[in-house]
Amino acid sequence: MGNFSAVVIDFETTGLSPNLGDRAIEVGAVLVQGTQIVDRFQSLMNPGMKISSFIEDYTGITNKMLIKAPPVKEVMKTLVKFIQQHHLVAHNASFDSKFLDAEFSRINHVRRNEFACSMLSSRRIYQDAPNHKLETLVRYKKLQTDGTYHRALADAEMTAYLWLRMISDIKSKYGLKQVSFPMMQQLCRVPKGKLEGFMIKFCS
DNA sequence: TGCCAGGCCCTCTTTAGGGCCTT
Repeated sequence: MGNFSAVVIDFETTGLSPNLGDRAIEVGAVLVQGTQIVDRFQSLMNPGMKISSFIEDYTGITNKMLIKAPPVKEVMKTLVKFIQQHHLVAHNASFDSKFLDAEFSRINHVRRNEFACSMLSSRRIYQDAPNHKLETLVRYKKLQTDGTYHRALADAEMTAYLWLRMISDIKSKYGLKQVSFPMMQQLCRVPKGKLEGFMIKFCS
């Protein structure tokens, strides 16, 4: 009751910067409704270039796997249909949003969906965590995981469970009946020292 | 030409520097 839907998304890529020619090689996305994951999408993508041994080691995705994968553009067309008009969530959203926008621009699609960032939210909600890497937060909050990291669908699922846990923790800590997407989005920008005041504004 | 990520956020700050996060 009072829960919004959102698509939680994660990319594996050839590197850190689409501006320097990096491309997406895998996308994972899950649709969250209420307190559950209700749909999933995952695909490898052939970026038309070789990936480095660093990326092969980091992700477990190999050049051999990508040769057989559909081209990025083809997968992006399917992704557009999956995310529809839903709000978007990612862990360090500035990273995933820039790759999403770069790959969408190659199919002449403009994203209108708003993003929220689970990393920025977690820095405010879980100030006592050892750090705010996804892997650390999954252990810190004992979230559901099969132990796979740095693969798109696994990371998207863990980010979704983190997202749902943050909403649940905010509700119980501040006595809120519901938490909206705009509130979570604004939370990403609240100075840490002003968190209490921000929450009080949303009470009752 | 030759460089090469970039936004957030803290602090020994704002005429800046550096760690955190993502691959």
